[in-house]
Amino acid sequence: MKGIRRLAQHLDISIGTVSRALNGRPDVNEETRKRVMAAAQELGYVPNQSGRSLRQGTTNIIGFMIQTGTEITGQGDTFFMSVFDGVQAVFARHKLDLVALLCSSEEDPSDYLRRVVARGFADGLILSATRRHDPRIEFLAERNIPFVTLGRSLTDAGRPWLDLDFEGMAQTAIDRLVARGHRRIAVTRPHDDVNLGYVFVDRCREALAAHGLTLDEELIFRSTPTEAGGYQIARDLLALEERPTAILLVNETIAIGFYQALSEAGVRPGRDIAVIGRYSPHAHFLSPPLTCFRLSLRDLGIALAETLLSTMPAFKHHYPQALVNAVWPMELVEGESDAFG
Amino acid sequence: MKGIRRLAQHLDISIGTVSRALNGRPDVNEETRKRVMAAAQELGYVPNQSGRSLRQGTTNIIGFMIQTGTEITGQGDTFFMSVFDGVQAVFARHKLDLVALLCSSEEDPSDYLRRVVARGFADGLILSATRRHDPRIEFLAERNIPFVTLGRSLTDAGRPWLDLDFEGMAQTAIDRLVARGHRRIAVTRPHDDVNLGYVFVDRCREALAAHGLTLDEELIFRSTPTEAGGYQIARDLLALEERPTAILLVNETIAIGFYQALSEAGVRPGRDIAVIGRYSPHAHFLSPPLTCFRLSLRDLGIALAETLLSTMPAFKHHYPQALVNAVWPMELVEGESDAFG
DNA sequence: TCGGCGCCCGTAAACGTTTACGGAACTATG
DNA sequence: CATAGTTCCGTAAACGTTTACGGGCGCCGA
Repeated sequence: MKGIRRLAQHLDISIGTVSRALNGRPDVNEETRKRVMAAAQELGYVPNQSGRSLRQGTTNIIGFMIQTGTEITGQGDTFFMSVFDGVQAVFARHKLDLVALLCSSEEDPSDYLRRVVARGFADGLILSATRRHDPRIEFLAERNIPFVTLGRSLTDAGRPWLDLDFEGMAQTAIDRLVARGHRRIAVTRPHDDVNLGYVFVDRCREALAAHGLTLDEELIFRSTPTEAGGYQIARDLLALEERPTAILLVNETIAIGFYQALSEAGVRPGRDIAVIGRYSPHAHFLSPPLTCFRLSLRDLGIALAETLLSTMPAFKHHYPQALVNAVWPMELVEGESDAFG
Repeated sequence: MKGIRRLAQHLDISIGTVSRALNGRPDVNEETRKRVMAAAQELGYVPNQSGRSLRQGTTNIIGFMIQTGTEITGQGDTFFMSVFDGVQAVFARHKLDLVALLCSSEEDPSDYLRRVVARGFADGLILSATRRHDPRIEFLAERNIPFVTLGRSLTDAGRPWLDLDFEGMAQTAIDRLVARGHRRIAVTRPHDDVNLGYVFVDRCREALAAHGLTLDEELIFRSTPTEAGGYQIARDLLALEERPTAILLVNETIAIGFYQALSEAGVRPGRDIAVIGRYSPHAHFLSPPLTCFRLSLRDLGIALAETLLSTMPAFKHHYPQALVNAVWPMELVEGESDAFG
């Protein structure tokens, strides 16, 4: 005898009552509920997930899908850990569990979703590493599986998404650099599969145009979002006939490699070239400290969770005011890498 | 009509046959199997996870438990991503799915396990951030849930575990430094909750003793495994009356902060002090490049997966020779940070 | 006394699978 | 032709829950 039946037998009451007691139903005597709770504790009873979700059609599990192995987003080393923490802070209030769904680099993300989600694994999804054309969105939408994406795509019209405010970053950074006299400004852009690239570069162009400046095509640097990529960017930049006087690094991870290549060439950020990047835990520990855009990843996680729940009927009423399509602001942290002259 | 029943109705055969066909049972006509497969594909049928695992008592899911928010091990996103990739490479062959079980920093890890695992969520577990005294081990052992831990603890006697070869690292590094003339060598150690700290420092002490040297207590530095922690270590080190001529950094993340504090004081690794650390993607991009111990995280993941499967009856015969208690070797990557004089 | 009502509880169906069992149709063997 | 064996398929039970339904019991007011 196992499970709830064992508990019922032990208490000499019916399994129905046990279930009701455990689930906080009103139609059970307060006295019996106490006894049931105590016995459950004593026997270490935990309801079987499969049985419960088979009956209820719900799992109380939310999946955060991330892709292992690949390097396309260029998020720093603590990025996901921090976001997870924020998401969980919200989910804990609703007895929801967060698990990370790990899609192998060897498997197509859409196939993965089909396998693992269509079989009723999670009640809702958070998608990261959103691609410019992302078939996962359509897949989930037509199946009515609640989801929210971290990152914009071209196919997310009407779907809930959150993203970092890369336009704000572009605008602020460009304005700041131009105000300090820079006229020739370089930018980096991530992989073409990521919509962010277009959004960011376009906004940089606009911001420059507002000052009567143009974005030289040779000043748009692509690379893998890794330390080595940053190194390569600096090498390419230094090799230019006409060097820029400033650069905007859109990824977190590339700053170290970028700094190193400059250092080898005797070029110093903040003196010979202005550098603005993205915050990461080591941004302050570079020489000179990196001027960068920072955001609270935990708060971003909280917002993601609330956005997701606001699309789920069972939780909707708790989050009527949640953001559905929004960019998450970043603040500028002053370092010394963009001092100049 | 939903699920397998719908498929059966559509094909006008019984659900039993459909199930057998999909699961590759021998007692089904090859012709019918083709039809079933085709129809499943066409209708986008995917077996319901709950129904299947309720019946089978197995989920085909392996959980990799990690703790979010907290900073105790100093392992970041890229560490786990790489390990995951290796684990998945093995699991893919057995139609097992890997998910990361995210334990919030606000919840006790043991409580978390009780909640999420005792309810039959996963067939097996990989535990990370193993503590010196880790009640999770006993919990899983007495429930006969297959598991393997990444990291040793005091309570894992007879349990399967894998760990990095910190003894080998200590031995190699100490021997190397002593051979180069160092007599006063500092080491770092992680949080006391992590067994690694004892293992590593003890071995350092032994290795030094073999050369007739002792490990001065004031040369054992503790800190959080973060950039800021590394910074603090360097400050403390520099403030000593009698500075060491070499230091061994046992965590990955602290090197940057350590370098920065040295730099601010005009002390250069490889010239004024020898530094040996752990590999991370930015180790080569420090100035000077860090001499460090590296390992293949993907291979470590593969070994973890094989070790776990070798303890699971259903897969045991595939991995008769798997490591059960083993340390994973690290290789020394020559940088310039331990050149001296 | 009797009907109605509220409180609490037991019964049993249902969720979507897998699989043991049995049987029908066919083949091979003597 | 009888029998045994093989191949394939349908039936139904079982996995562990939740929950709709109905009923027993005590209480209250008429």
